[in-house]
Order: sequence, then structure tokens, then C-alpha cells
Amino acid sequence: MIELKKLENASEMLKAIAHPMRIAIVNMLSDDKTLTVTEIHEALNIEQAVASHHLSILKNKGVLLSIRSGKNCNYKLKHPRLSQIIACIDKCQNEI
Amino acid sequence: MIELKKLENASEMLKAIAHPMRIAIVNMLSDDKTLTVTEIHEALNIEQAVASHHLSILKNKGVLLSIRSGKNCNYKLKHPRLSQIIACIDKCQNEI
DNA sequence: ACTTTGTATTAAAATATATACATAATTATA
DNA sequence: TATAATTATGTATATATTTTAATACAAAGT
Repeated sequence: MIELKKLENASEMLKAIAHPMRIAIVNMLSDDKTLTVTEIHEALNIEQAVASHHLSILKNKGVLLSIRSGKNCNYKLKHPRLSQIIACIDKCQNEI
Repeated sequence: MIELKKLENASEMLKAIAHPMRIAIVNMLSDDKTLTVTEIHEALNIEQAVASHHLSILKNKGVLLSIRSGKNCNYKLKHPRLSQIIACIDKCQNEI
């Protein structure tokens, strides 16, 4: 973690997650779950284009990967352990 | 993690960490270590004012806390477990 | 009081990110 | 092929963050 390239890569990944809606998305996809764009935009009550936009950011920064299945596009965590980040922040928020 | 306020708070904290230099700072402070502004800016080869700026962002967002001791100001992680976030990203980067 | 050392703040310019809306592209089916 | 359903992209505007440089503030020693 000394090299600048690695630091920059790590910060890109973290920056991708560091948005309220994108945290909610990563959280929904914990436990190796898979969801479509429609399922996500309906669950979060955001417009389809907004959901698609956030999903593409997460995909481009290596947080998610997508698998198309007919008309649908299924998204899931590229690294299942990434949901630990949300859990970690959550614990910190609940501390005294 | 359903409430918007909590999501926003979590994203603020993650955004604070999501910067190459600030990741390096959090990493330096793992294992409950304590370092002064001077130690940090010299170790990272950045200007004093830049280090101070990043440290104040981390402090304001609840990532670090500071204890003044004479002329020096010692910084440490508010929640030691936060260094797990760096470790987690690091593991993801080293995966196949 | 003056100087040195350590830390923090400010302002301005450059860069990046977010938001909203419209529309395009892709796939399946009638 | 026409159209309906699902997903992706483009554009414009607003907002936020980063960077740099200068300077201010605080504590300690002379």
C-alpha cells in the first residue's frame, strides 16, 4: 500500500462506494445476491436512469460486475467481501 | 441502514477516507498508532499545510481524533476498526 | 518581547462529481 | 417489422473537491 498507483486505485474504488445510493446498492447486494436494474431502482425509489448511472460507476471502478440475461441485466458484487466495508462503517456509527 | 440520514452519514465518512493521501494516513495510523502532523507530512512527502488539511477533513468527518501535546498535535483513529477498510480494499486489489 | 517550531486557516483557480431530463440502444415477443 | 420492456448514454447545469500558495495562530524557548 506504499505505491501511489495502488493508493489511487483504492481511492477510486472507495469513492465509487462513497455515495448514499451506492452504499444502499452495495448493501442490497451483500451475501452474494444478484439483482436487476429494475429491482434496484424500484427498491430504492429512484429513477431507472439514475440507478443505471450509479451501477455503471460501480461497475467501472471494479466494485460490481454485470451479467446480461435476456432483457435483464443482473448486477452483483465483484468482491463479496466489499460489503464488509458497509458493515464496518455501520458499526462505527453505532458506537458510543 | 435503511434510513437516508444514516446512509448520508456513512457516505460522508467513506468520502473522507476515499483519497490517496488520506488512505495512506489512515493506514499509517492502524494498530492504534498515534502520529503528529510533522511525522505524517514528512513520511508522506507532502507539504505541512496539505497534511494538516487532510487531517482536518478526517477529523471533521469522525475518522480521526486529535490530542494536542505542547506544540505537537497527535492524531489517531477514532475507531481503530476503520483500518479494516483499507485492508479489505487491499485484499480485493490483490485478487485474481 | 522576540524567535523558532509546529499546526491551522484562507482564498482562488482548476478539476471532478452530482442531478435531472431526454433519448438511444438492446432484446423479446406479437 | 413493429412495439413493448429493460437498460444505457448524452447533455446541461449545479455543486463539491482538490490544489496551491500565502498567511495566521499557538506554544516553547531565548
